[in-house]
Amino acid sequence: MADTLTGRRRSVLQETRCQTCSLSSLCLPLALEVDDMDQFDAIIRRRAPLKKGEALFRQDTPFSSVFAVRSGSLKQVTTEGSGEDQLTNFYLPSELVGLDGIDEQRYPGTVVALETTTVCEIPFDRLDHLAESMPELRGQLYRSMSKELRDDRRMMRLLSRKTADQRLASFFTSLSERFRRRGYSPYSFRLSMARADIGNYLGLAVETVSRILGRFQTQGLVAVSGREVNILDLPALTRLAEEEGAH
Amino acid sequence: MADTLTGRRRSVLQETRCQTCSLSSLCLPLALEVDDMDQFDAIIRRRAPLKKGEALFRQDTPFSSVFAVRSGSLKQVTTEGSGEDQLTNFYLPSELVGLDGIDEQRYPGTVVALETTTVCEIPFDRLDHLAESMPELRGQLYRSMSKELRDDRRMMRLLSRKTADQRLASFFTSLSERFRRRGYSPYSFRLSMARADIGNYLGLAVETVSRILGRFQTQGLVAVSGREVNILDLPALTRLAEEEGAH
DNA sequence: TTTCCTTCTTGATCGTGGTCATGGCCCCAT
DNA sequence: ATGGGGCCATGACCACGATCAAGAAGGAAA
Repeated sequence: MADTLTGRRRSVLQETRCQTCSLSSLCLPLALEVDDMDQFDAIIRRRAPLKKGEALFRQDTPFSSVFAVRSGSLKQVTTEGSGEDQLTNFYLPSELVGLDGIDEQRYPGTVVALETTTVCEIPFDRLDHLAESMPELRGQLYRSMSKELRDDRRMMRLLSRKTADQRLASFFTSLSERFRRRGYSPYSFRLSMARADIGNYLGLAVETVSRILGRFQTQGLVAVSGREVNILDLPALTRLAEEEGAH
Repeated sequence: MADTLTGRRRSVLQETRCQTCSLSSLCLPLALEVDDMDQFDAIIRRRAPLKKGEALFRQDTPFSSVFAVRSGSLKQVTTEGSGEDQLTNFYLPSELVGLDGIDEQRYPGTVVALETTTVCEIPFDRLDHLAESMPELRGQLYRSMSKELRDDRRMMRLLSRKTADQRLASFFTSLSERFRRRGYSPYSFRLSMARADIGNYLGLAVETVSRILGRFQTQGLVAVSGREVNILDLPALTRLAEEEGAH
């Protein structure tokens, strides 16, 4: 009894329930009724915040859970054979991490916090069990995976058809849009990742990222100071990002 | 009654039941018991074969079904804004087409047959309904999507880190492996796609594809004649495909 | 503070692969 | 058989972005 009370008090203090979470309109349980959300809530495991640089999980370790980002941000990095790392994704609050591990029951990449980050752990077998009786949850799970597929295709287009300038422009407009949807300013934000991460993600050398950032600055598209970004001309940036091909 | 008989006779003649399908060990219902497979079978819609160049569905049309390839092959092409097309995938028998349309309820690309091709249409709402009571089917659906996510990540790595030679080598080894899994020769096969398709898919100009194919030939890695391919040194090709970076 | 190390910027040079241009080939229709 | 058109191969040239190199700025710990 004492335990239960302590448990409840702690969870309220940490605002760890889905119903009070500010991300609930974007996150997995978005379509659930109150009762269902309570059930969903009950399978979530809270975790101590990850410090910058800490790994949420490592490549090739057994898959057991997916994770919803609650605050902070992460990057997913895959190492293959003798080759160097490939950064395949950045994750922001409300996004689901680990879905690509279901198939082989191992995580295909290491996921690392870019800053202090908290996540909700969702054991996959229990999630699937709930999904059996909650069509809305099932639908939301399909949609999350489907959306990630679409985003991947967009990334392939970027990598195979866009110039370096267009890649950077796409990167900024995409980030801007993601911040907007989460209620933050779409014009002013702080990058949690290093230039090297951006380059790796976009298929560019760090030097190229630096150079183009400089050029964007002189063109009055953005104002960058370290990791602080101000988008000055979003329409122009969007145009640049969307016009494809070499010229 | 007459209708039922006719229906049953037709389906037997066309070998259109999952239980008699040679792909059943690779396809969606792979984990199902006999009874479940019959239920699954009942929601499948058979389709007249697509002729070369015909579209299975077009970009931005409403999503309603996913499709399992029964024979032949297809390509998925996305057109965006003013830009040119981007070929995002080739589909071979047993593979599932259309999963990236769930999220927005519209197909994000046009899918076109590369040769005479037959598919099984699986209405998604009925599939989901079945999945509710068949955990194995649900699992297989997750796995299909998860696998596609992993393949996409591999493609991103190819596009952002590999040289033209390594891309072509990867393309051949991947095709070879896919044929092998389907019971065909991994060494000798016919490409159903044009050079231009390969180039578009791999992020290379057609001319580059031609040139490198020529080089592979003189290096004794493959023998290519038109669309007929003979892989002569698979180990070397695999090594080339896997060693990443510029050198 | 000072130090040390990581991160970022800027410059110079070079190479891969894109672009443009031409010609051959294969397949199909008439 | 004879064009015609898509598909493919090869050559010449050039540009984008990688690589190499050096130095400046930022940030954490003593």
